[in-house]
Amino acid sequence: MPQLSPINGKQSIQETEQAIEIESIDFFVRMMSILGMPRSVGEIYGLLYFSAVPLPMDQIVSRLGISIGSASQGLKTLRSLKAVRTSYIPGDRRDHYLAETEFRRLFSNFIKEEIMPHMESAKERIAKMEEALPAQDEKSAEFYKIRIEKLKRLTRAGGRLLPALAGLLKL
Amino acid sequence: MPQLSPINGKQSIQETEQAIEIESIDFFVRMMSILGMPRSVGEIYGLLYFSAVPLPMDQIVSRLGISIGSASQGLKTLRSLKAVRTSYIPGDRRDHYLAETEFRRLFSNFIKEEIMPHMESAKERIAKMEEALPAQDEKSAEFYKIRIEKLKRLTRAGGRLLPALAGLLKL
DNA sequence: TGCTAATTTCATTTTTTTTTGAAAAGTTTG
DNA sequence: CAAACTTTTCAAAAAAAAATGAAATTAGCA
Repeated sequence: MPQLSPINGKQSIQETEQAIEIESIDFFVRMMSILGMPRSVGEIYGLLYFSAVPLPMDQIVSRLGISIGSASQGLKTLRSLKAVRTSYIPGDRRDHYLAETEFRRLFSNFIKEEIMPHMESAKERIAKMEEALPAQDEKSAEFYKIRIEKLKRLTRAGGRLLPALAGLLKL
Repeated sequence: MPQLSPINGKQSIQETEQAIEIESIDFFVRMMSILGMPRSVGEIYGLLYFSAVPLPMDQIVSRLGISIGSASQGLKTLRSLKAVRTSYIPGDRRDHYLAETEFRRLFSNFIKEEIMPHMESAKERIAKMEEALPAQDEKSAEFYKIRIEKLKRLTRAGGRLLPALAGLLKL
């Protein structure tokens, strides 16, 4: 029977690292999935978050057991959110990846990149609703006007609150 | 050639209603999808949002061209978020649905029902990370401690900010 | 209570999203 | 500049999510 841990009951450093890594991946997979990101993106970030050294893509692939394609695409997504950055390791031609751990900045990037564009197109859609309203005030249009006004207030408020949100995150 | 609109160029009320309805459905389908809700949920809410009268499920089904099952499930979701409520119409045994249009309350419900439970399980996962740390402070664990502390601050801040968020929405 | 309409449930099908794997493209270095 | 290595791209496969439709359940009415 193989001796899996030291006899004194203490866990080895490797066991500690592995346990934390598993929890970290789990943690970020779930967090990212709330934000609509695919599993692989959460896995990669979760791995890098607790890595003391920058990891090259092939390490990410082998440690997570995901495909090269997934890793490449996941890293592309994370780069675009500035959730990871590359660090140059002399004498190694591979890119090495490092997790950006300032959550306030990450969150701010996410809102700017992923949410705000939707707000813009929402405004366009509301404009179309207004175009559809009859030019002269007919009393039957009153109900529609009120509801449209509500939507305008919502998008206006959202457009102001969302970009300010990260700043409210007191870490 | 059929006369589709009055000769004076004005659109009929029906045309106005239809145009707004289409935009509304489009609007809410996209909004809901940001929040991770299925298409049908957005469609139903978008239809009800601009309906002056409460609609029974079979009207929702026929107007949206979705299945009875989808409508039932979508309404269940919307009910659980308190995004719709039923209104009693005398002499009609069907439930009639009405959109809740107070976005601040809707948003607050969404955060409480859909987001906060994840925050709870996130905290549990962080606790597991701490358990995995060696009991005595080994210097190699310092890095892990710092990262775990960051996660704790994140979830703590999120747990406070998220429930307060709806209140910050100045409509 | 029994009949009928309304709604829910859920196994199956369809659609959408994500992952894979292999070929193509791009890079570095000897 | 060519060989080896690294990364990206993308068509196809796999997985996940959502919609369907029909049976089961529930509820209202006579």
